[in-house]
Amino acid sequence: MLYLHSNSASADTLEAPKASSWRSAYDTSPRSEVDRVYDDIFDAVMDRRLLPGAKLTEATLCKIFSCSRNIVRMALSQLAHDKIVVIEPNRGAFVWQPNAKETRDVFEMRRAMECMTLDMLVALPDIQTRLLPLYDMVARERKAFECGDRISWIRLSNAFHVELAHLLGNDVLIEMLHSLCARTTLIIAYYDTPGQSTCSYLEHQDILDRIAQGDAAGAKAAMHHHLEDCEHRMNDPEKGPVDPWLAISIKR
Amino acid sequence: MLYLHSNSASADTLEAPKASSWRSAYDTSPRSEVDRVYDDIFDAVMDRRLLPGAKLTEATLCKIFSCSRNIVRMALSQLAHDKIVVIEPNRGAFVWQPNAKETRDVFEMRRAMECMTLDMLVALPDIQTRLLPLYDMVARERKAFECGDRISWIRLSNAFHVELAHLLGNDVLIEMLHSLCARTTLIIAYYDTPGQSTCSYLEHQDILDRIAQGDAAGAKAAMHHHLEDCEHRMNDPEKGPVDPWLAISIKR
DNA sequence: TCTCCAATAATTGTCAACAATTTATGTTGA
DNA sequence: TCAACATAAATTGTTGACAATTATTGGAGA
Repeated sequence: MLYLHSNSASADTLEAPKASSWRSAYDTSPRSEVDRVYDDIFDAVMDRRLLPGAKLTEATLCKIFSCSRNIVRMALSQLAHDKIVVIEPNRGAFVWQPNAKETRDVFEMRRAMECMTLDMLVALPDIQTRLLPLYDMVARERKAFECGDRISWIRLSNAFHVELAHLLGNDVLIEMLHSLCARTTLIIAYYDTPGQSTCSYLEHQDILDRIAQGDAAGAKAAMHHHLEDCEHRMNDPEKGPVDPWLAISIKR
Repeated sequence: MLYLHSNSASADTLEAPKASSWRSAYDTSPRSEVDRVYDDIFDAVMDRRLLPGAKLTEATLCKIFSCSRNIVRMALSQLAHDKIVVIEPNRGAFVWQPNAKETRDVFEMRRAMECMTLDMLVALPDIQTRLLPLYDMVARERKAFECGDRISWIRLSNAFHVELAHLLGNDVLIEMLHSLCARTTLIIAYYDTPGQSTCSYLEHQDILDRIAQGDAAGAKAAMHHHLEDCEHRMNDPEKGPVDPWLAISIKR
């Protein structure tokens, strides 16, 4: 039985934001049943409770969420639109298994867009003040890493990048980076060698420092390196996932 | 009665690509019923047969597409995910009415991302050759404009920007620009003064020339100006749509 | 022992019906 | 004449059932 519900997880002790809770705090629109299912599956994928290639059988999800198949199908089709799952007609929904090309494209866009973001950030007048919450976030990220709280660490690590976009206040950019970070998490879950996690909070801190100093070029170089490092840590996506079980057993 | 089906329109004489037909030609995945409804509504919005604020009643769409409400709801929820329509709980789906903030955000991102694209384009080795289809596209755009074929003109005008991204071969970028262009079309439909259409194909041609010459700065300046011009042509989004009927009668 | 094929089981695609909510209409009273 | 309220109509949210497709199982024949 899949363990999907995340409310009871001990991962929230550090108050790491869920991956799905990135929307504006002012968004007062009521969350529908579909949104609930969408968010829970999304979080499960981000937290790696659901791994790439996993089959998402509608009937199973109905039981988990105590709802009808229609709700599940709606949520799945939206997840497919966001490239979190892939729907194969008449075969069902599977957690996205990024291939080499997709991996390259996502990382290339992350580098391009995040460097672009940095350029816009250093141009802000009161950037130093606005950076303070980010420093706090990095501190929590470090704490999560040291505690071995992997789920909180992943969440905070992603949130860092989205939060940088938040400082610019452009909702379109925020959404784009959110989507890119989510897909990156999936890529890492599929390709990265487990255990070999570098402590990215140091690099995050470095990037913040350079922004605060108004050093656009330095910040961009650091970000570029940070992301390139992450991409290269993938074990040659051409050869498929590291963990052979991912390729064999999950997708039935 | 809404006139939605676009197959019979005379707009296709110039072979302008439909707004929804931007996907890779290699995408062989079978289009489902939901995709058909999604694409047709999408095209109707892009062609301005459906204007911002229009109520999309599920039962009406069922009759138009001869399908069940389930299909329609699925398509609408995906259109909502792409910010083409807005779903108000228990009230229904409406074609998106962009506000001033959203308009600003979309244009800001278009400027940033398209300039970024140009930077990457001039770095390509064989850019001159690859630009040829684009020149052809601009020629057709000019023809459509001179014929007064507004629908083809809008389609080709958008396709130009997406096609530039296509040259880079990054599917993530392509999708982002497609989404941004679609939203821009909606913004223009809502705010722009009709009749006051500048002949953008000249500016498109100019941008191509500068890329071909390897003049990144010049191309970016032209693109920046092109988009800023377009944004400023909006009649002060703070004051709502130009055509008062849009604000009053459509949204019931 | 292996491949091919048929029968069965499981899963997805589609639809129509019912419940909940919102919108429109008509009436009353000041 | 207008606002407030009650009633009726229209629309959306949700569910379960049936048809179509795919996956699995088991057995026959080489």
